[in-house]
Amino acid sequence: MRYDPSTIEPKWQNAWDEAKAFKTPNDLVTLKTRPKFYVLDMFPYPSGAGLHVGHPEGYTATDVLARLKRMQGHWVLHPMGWDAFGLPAERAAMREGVHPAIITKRNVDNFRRQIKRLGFSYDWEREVDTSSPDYYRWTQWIFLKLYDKGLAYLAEVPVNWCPALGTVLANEEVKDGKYVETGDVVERRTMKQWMLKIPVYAQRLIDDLEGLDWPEGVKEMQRNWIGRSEGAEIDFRVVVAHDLKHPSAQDAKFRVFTTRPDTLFGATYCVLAPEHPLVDVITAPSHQAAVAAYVSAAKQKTDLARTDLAKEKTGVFTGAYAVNPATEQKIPIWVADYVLSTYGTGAIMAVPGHDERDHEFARALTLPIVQVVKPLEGDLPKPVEDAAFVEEGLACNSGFLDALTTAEAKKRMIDHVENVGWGSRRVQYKLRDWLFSRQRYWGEPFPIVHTDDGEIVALPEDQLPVTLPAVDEYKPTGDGKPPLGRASPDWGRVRLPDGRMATRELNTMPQWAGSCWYYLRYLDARNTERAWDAELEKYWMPVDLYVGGVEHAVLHLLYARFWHKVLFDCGLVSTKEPFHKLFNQGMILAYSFQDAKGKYYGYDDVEERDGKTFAKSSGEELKSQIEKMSKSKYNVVNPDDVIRDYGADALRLYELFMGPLEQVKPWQMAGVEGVSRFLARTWRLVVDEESGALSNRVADEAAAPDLEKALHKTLKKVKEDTAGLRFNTAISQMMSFVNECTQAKALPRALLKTFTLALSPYAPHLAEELWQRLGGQGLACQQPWPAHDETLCVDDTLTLGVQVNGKRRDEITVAANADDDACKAAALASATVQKFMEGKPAKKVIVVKGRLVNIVV
RNA sequence: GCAAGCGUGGCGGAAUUGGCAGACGCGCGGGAUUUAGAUUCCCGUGGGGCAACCCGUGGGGGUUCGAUUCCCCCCGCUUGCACCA
Repeated sequence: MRYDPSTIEPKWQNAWDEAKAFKTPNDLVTLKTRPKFYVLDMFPYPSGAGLHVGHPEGYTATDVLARLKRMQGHWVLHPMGWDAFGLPAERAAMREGVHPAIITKRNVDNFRRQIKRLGFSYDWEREVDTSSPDYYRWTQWIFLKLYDKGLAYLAEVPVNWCPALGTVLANEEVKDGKYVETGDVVERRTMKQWMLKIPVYAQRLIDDLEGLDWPEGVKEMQRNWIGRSEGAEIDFRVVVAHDLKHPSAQDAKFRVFTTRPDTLFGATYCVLAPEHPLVDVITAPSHQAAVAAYVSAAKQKTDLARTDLAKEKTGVFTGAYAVNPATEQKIPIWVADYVLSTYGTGAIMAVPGHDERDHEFARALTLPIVQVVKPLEGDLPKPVEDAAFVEEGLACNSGFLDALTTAEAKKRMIDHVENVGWGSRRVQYKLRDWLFSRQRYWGEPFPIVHTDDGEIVALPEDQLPVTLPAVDEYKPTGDGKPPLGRASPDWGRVRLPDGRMATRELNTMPQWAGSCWYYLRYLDARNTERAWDAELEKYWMPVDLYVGGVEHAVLHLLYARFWHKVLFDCGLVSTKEPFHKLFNQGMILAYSFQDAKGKYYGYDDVEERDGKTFAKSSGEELKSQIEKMSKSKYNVVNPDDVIRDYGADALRLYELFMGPLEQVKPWQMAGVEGVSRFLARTWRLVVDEESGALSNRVADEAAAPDLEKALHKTLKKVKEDTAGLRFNTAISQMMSFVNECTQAKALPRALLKTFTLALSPYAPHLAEELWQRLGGQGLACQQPWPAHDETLCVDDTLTLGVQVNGKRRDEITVAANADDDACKAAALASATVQKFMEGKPAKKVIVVKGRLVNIVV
């Protein structure tokens, strides 16, 4: 009877289901008897394409750890759910003429089926679906909390409008003027939209990163995104030089933000962003036409064009001047699109001597450049006319700042600015309000109505959920309202308790909303009274380990942290931060094959000979490369196929054996075969393939000392490496152990049983089967983790390398407790060593305990 | 351009308070079992050399008795950010 995962695996999956082996209790009395461990996967968006082998990488890692922790006596919270709202389902709905809920259910069913086949120990009774009214009721409830705290508001703002998607997007979703997911171009439009005041939390979002066990890179990305900078805001008075004075230009002033107030004496001109409100006001009549043309051209450019064309700096003079408060000189005011309307005050003081962008602009438009900072020592590498000196140094040509270091000068200038009333110190963040509404159907409706007399009213909690209405089409209405505008008045029109009539908000929330708090819903997923129980929250939070892709480093993780902090301020959660430890698994890539014309071939259409790949159809040799899995490249590996051919245990094992979890690595089917062989070899330790009975090598006797030691070393390494997320080395240790067993004459039953338990987090199906065949009681996954005996993990004798002048020449075997002198003597006694010493006396002998002896002659 | 990370056999990778480079797996070679193939088991497998030996962790330099590991310079790849004043 061969190892046959296709019969073993369903058998044990059913057994686990029947025993409710992974159900986590929900009553606190029981929970409080054990320590907790909350291990969370980033839940997937259930796409129509189904799972590929990249998805289960992180899921396998968390599952192995969850199973270990359970065996070590923890209550483990290990749930799975679906980030089910989103655009692809809505688009499929349009194509197929089917409701997105039906498409979503179809996809979720497929995802669940695929995930279940891997034998993960999720507590399926806690499954959540962000698109279910039972769930989004609470998403709306949290929105009301944000609204009550004044953190959500409706405003007419410039937004990122994506014509291809027919919706607006958040700043975080746009890069280089394109939607990060699809590359569709985004343009700027002014629209009335819901915004969330995430910058209110900017400082806390930076500060609280401190205590988190997250990859340093992700923390850094968040810090950069939030983008804190310290400096000052300084007012510049406008001098109107032209005759025809705009009435309000008379005493106009504008405010600039600078991080280098120490260079104020070097500000030789100012720049306003094209969108700056003062542009119209101060422009001289003679410059009106040029400025208007420039401004409208800038406004029409997409963000992409604006950043792309930024290589050549452009701008126009307004004809107006401002007074530099430090020098009291008149300096020209320009309009240029290198100044962003969305950052700071939308206006800058330009210091071309010490800022590269200003320098570039000044050179392009021949504006004066003066030096106000000099190096701490020596001369400028290049005169300021040729290159901006952006480093810190000593102030010069700067009146009362002269000879101060940059840091001192900044401080002195800010004090001065505040004392004389030019402005004030200021901390500025790049993080801007989060654009929180979308013109889509398949998302959470806002619990908001607009009364006919123009008031915005938040619905009371007892009216939740506001469910999605039926609509005839998932398209905007003829008059440009979002799809919810198609709903019948039964849904769209509401009578308020005070008798006023109101219209429902027609925007929906972005996909991020549901994922901002799903980790909290898992705590108490079936609670119909509350989003979660406060005591359960205190028990389980924070998440001990959160595993997912690095692509969420800024978006999801920043949004979720923000919501969590709001909930914390509302007294609804007990921790400042939701995710204590974060781990990013590396992407799994795959080989793809292309012919000379660039056409891709799937795995079924190629064959390998002598390490080269050929197209089956034409026999043409193909070029192979490692790429991201993608449908268009025909290199997607489907876990269903892997399970069919090798079983779920082999798939699980290979996912982790490939290499370090955090690393990007290519899928190699031959590697799956390798781990599958390991499992079959393990099977044969226990089962006689001929008869199907227990192997006759299995004996009820004590283990040979060496084998016993190997077992305990394995228990130790598997435990430590698993807890440290070094799954690949834990597996290689088990492979070595099985290899040793394969060569042993007798295999004690107790030893095999113990090993089976160590294997069970990794290959749970095979482990259950072997555990049962070896006479184990109950389920292997519910046994306590076998403790190793530390004394059996050390060897009696050690093999030391012996070096002469740092080169390895021989090895010696010494007792484990041999002292340095004994090691030295043994090394010097070696004939080979003596040969290499060439009769010279040893100048120095270095003994490294348990490692080597180095003789220097 | 700026920042971070990485670079080890034919391939995935192992080894870090500086101490035997290449664990484990794939692939490959040889042998045993088999009518044969598949499977399985055993042996070998960084490169060069008949050998003694020599060389070897992207390249160059340095510190050290000893460097894949630490320092400096360079090359290559990956990721993030990119007019944020």
